[in-house]
Amino acid sequence: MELNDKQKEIVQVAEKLFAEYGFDGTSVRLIAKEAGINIAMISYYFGSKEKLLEHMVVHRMSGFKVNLDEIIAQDDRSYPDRLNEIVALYVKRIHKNNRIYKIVHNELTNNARSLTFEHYLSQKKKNLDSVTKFIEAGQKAHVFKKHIEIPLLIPSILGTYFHFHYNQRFYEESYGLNTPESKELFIETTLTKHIQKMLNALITYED
Amino acid sequence: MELNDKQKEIVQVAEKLFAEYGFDGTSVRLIAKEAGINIAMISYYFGSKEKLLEHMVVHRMSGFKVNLDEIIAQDDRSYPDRLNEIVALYVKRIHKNNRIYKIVHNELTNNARSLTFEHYLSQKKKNLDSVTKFIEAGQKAHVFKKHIEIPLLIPSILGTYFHFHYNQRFYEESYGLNTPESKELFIETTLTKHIQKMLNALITYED
DNA sequence: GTTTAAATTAAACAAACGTTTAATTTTGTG
DNA sequence: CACAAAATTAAACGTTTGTTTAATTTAAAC
Repeated sequence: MELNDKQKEIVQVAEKLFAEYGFDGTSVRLIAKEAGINIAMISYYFGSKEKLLEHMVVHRMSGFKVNLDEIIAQDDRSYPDRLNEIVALYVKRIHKNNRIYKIVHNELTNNARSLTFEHYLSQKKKNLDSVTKFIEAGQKAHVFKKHIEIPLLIPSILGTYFHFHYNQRFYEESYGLNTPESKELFIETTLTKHIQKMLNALITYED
Repeated sequence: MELNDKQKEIVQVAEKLFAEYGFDGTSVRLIAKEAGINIAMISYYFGSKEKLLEHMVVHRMSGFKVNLDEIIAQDDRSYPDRLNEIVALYVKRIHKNNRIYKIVHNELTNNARSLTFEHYLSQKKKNLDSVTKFIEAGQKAHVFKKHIEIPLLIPSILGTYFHFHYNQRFYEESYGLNTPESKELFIETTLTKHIQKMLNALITYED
């Protein structure tokens, strides 16, 4: 299903509102108003409010292939070096798309609607496979240590970001992140470096 | 405001439903049905659905003081040893209360309602202060390294858990966690150990 | 310029929502 | 038992919800 400009505008507005007010907290009238269209257009184009959500999730997830393999393939670079870039890429990616991620997190744990998350889950599986291969290669090269819980590495990367994100009221005050710019900078530098350091320590450190 | 047994039942049922369906996705009729009471009782006891939420958040947060100081004070134990217990305590605590945490995460980032989170935020501040003192003491004792982003330690602990929790569909399949028991065991052992190892590595490892 | 299809609109729809009402039942007190 | 307060109920309230209708406007094709 290809979208014209007006349809794209609706999806974009809806994503913003679903993230800010929740799916059930967002009325089609508000979506229509913000998108500058008539209420009936949502049903006309997408069938229903719920199908709009489904369409949004499926299509936004299709673009979620993090290009890990490109980084991993650069075997002239050290393993820690490549790991750092993978972390930076992940953080950048989820930060840029944090609204759709929030919606997905909500829908994944929502009993009311049963959307299909095949795209999301299979993409997650592929990314995990890539990471696993990379870590195992690093282990064979005796750069990374054994006994690493590889499937939990990504939760530690993304989880750190999201806990910061969901509790931003707290951390904005703690760190004095008063402007959007200072917050962006913090995520790009301090937060990213913290995660990089943590993962490097974990898979390099022998206990 | 002290609650009688029936009021407690309402709050308990509502917490479960708000976590599963979201606040806006949960009708007062469903709460009443599940709690085995008449719809009117919710307004009668709490004033409104939103005030029920507010009451829930405030009162559940009051019990959120993680007893870090007791652990920290045991200076006959090594720093890494105490750190491990702090991590285990945090994981156990948030796992036990993951429903109210989910609600809080949602409300903290919800534009529609403006609840007060003073209790939650001040408790978080206190916990951060305790952790900070502990880490700094460990640094003075030359057990922990310098240049640790202390306020981001808790996001890494809780975030790892919550990303696992929000994506449990994915990780249940990955790890074959088919029964509730195996999932409980996984969180208590594998997940907790992963976070412990990660934090230990981070604050012990010199890069 | 005419015809056909697509897009857009205002209005109406039934259903569900949170809350309130007024009547009734239960409980506690003297 | 008599009385007052609290608890509980079914019903109704006015809004808001997502969706559909039918009429109208716009765009495209020939």
